[in-house]
Amino acid sequence: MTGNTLREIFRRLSKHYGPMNWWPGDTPFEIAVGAILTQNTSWTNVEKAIVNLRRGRLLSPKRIDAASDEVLHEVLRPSGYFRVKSKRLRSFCRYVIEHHGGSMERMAGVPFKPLRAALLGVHGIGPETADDILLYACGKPVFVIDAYTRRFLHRHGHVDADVGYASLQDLFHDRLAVDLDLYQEYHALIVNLGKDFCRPKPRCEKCPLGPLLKAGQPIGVVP
DNA sequence: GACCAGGCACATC
DNA sequence: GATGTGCATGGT
Repeated sequence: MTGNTLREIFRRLSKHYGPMNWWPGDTPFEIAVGAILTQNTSWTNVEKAIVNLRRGRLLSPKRIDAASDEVLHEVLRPSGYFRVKSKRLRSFCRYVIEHHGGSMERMAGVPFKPLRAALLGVHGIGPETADDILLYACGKPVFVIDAYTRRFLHRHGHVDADVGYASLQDLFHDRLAVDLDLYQEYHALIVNLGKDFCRPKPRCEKCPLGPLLKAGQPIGVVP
């Protein structure tokens, strides 16, 4: 797959959806919380937990770390996996407190490579969650790979269904300019594409990539 | 009433 | 290194 193909996909999705101005969240910390809570979970459920956190005035690393397990479980219950996510959220908050004085802004000042490595060392933060935080909360230009990215590229014959995270990410990094705004917009567009058209049961008829990209056919090189 | 959702850690082979 | 499993709620 060429860079031209990737840029043409971006143009088509941009034309269809318009500017995304993602991620849904008011502050860098709220964005990071959302990234952890949305693991294998629909965003509608995540929103309810974030509303609970806001109502409980818990939207800061120190507040969450100070909260009891009981409180966190109840607040996070609507987002599912509430025991797992309480632990993961607390681990992230402790990391921000211990290494960055509780400040997301200070954390964002750390250079990309060591920061990504550090985030991957936090319990509950894997490649996708780390990159979500880096891209949308810290303003680092890194391309986020998710289930939708893998699925839509596989459907169009560009990659294997089980392509690894790093190799798929390299594919984008190698073919696109390093551009924070482009990476933020592109991933947001892919999520919308996924939600609307690229579910396990595909709805390719009205897909914005449809005229060129029919199911099972690779996109052509654009003139 | 299945099936699914913007993963990850951990056990086992 | 590859593969399998638990985690939990709410929407379709």
